[in-house]
Amino acid sequence: MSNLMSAARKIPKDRQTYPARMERLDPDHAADVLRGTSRYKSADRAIKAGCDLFRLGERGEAIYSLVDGWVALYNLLEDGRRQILQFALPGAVLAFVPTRGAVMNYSAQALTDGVVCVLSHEKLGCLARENPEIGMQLAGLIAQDRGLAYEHLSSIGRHSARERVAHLLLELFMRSRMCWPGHRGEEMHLPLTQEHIGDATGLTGVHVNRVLRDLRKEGILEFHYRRLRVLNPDKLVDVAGIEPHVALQWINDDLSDETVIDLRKRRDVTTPVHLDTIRRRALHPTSGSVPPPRRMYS
Amino acid sequence: MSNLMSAARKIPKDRQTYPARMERLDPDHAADVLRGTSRYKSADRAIKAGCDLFRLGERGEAIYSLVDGWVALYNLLEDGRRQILQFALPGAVLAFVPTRGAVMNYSAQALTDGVVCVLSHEKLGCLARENPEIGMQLAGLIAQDRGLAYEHLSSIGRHSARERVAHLLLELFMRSRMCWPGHRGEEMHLPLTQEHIGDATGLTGVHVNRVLRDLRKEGILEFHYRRLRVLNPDKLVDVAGIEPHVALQWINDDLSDETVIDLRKRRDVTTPVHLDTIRRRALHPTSGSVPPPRRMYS
DNA sequence: CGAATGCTTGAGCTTCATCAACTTCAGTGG
DNA sequence: CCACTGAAGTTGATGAAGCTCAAGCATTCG
Repeated sequence: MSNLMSAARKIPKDRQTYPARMERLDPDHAADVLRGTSRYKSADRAIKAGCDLFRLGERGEAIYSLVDGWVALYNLLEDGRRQILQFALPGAVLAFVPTRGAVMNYSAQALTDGVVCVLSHEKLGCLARENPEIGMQLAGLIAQDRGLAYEHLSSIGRHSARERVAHLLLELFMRSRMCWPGHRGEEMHLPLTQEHIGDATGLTGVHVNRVLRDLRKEGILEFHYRRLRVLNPDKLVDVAGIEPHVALQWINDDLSDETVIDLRKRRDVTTPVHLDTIRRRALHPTSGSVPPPRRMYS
Repeated sequence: MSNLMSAARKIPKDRQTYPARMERLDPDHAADVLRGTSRYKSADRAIKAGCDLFRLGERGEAIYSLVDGWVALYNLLEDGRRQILQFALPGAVLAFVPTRGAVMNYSAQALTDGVVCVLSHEKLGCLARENPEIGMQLAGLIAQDRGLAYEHLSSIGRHSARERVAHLLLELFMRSRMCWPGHRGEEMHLPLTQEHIGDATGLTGVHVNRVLRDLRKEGILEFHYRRLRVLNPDKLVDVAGIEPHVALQWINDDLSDETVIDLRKRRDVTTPVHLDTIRRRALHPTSGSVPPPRRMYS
């Protein structure tokens, strides 16, 4: 797999074809710099599944670069209800606060065992002085988070339970594939309970269960005890009601790793899940006809 | 009013008491730098109510610093439904994309006439080279947006219609007061329709209307044709089910303008809306007893 | 193997959406 | 100043989507 990757990275023509590609790597590069630099300046810290990495109300004294594992950012209400705000995958930067000394306004819990590397604000300051572009790259990373949050807002605010669950699972499937390019099967490990899915989509675990039953009966996917199998990705895209721009975003992300090679030249080998549906729709949205908006905006 | 402000700014003791205060100004400072610098490098651009500032799918070639007016960031679904992601007030930075050349994945519409100043990516690059700290400050601004988005996620995902509407109106009330410190009455201009409120809270305009009727009947607030009157802020805080940390965030924001003086020394004069309820609860949360969480987190 | 956690299903109920008719308000031009 | 017009607000009736409670089953892990 790694020879494929390096092969892809050696071809400058691809970078010409997809100009966003090099630049897209900037935020990742930022994560690399944070990780790499702190690797000899700070200690990596192992985290155990179920433990809180930090909690709402604590002062943000350091940022964490997630090296390995899944982490959920969440918010607990007084009555015990929970809203999951984001699932963080390796490469994510956690616990960045808008201003030094501000308190965190959400908590973070490890869903699996994992590793973070810790970078205190002092060291972050030094690092930023040494290579000044890191501030802007960090801004890019956070803007990505904001984009995901906006996407989830649209999902929770304006979609049915069916669409929300399909959307979330598709998103996690795609993001995890980007994160671990080695895993290309229809099946993946998704370290969530149905309750997690409910807390992320604004539903109850019970209702998530019913939605999943329906999706299973229709042969679209199976989710059972932390294993997700996507049986019919095209149909899943349909059900999720993916917006063209969201798809485009995912595809661009996808184009910037070796998948572009994988799909073009070796489509037959290890890619049972075709991205073609998403790609086609994103580039030729809605088969040509755009329905008129519901309202006139004065 | 401005003499009050400068009086507040001259007292170093206050800065000792609230250490977050100076630092909190950093993001605002960033906005000032963007605005000030571009004021002589780029032209300010007037925007008219109802016009789109930019649309989903366009390439983000420049960022905008909102100088005056209200702007709504929103997302339109294929079937015409709309989700409002954020209400932007003066000082906000709009259209920042994670990577150069990326497309916007939401749209922005002016709710009132206003002014933005435009800063192309090239000029942003120059500016960032001249004063490197601006990248980190921009990151802070965007992290604030992300925080608001997370708050809205919790609201839409886990609160009743009543709570959502109360929460949104309270948030807008507080933010607009921070933005225009001169306005201290119970009444304010809120350039929204009930449909806007619905689109921001994931409800229908019709249902928002019913919620507003109830709140009016209970003497909590009135919202009618773009005028909001908060009659009973304490009760509104109750209904909104504000989390202590959210309140704390708002208070800290509030402490960094002259309100701290206003409330401490001149409580009786021009402050019909008391922040005491919020402050008390934030500092002594839930009268001392924290209800146990619903679940054990394995 | 047993306990704990997570999943599954049903019945009844609440909240909010939908549809439709009607009223109020703000801005426009006579 | 008034009448007109279109946008926004108001209200009722009806139904569907999703929640709650409750009981039982499956899976994992120690």
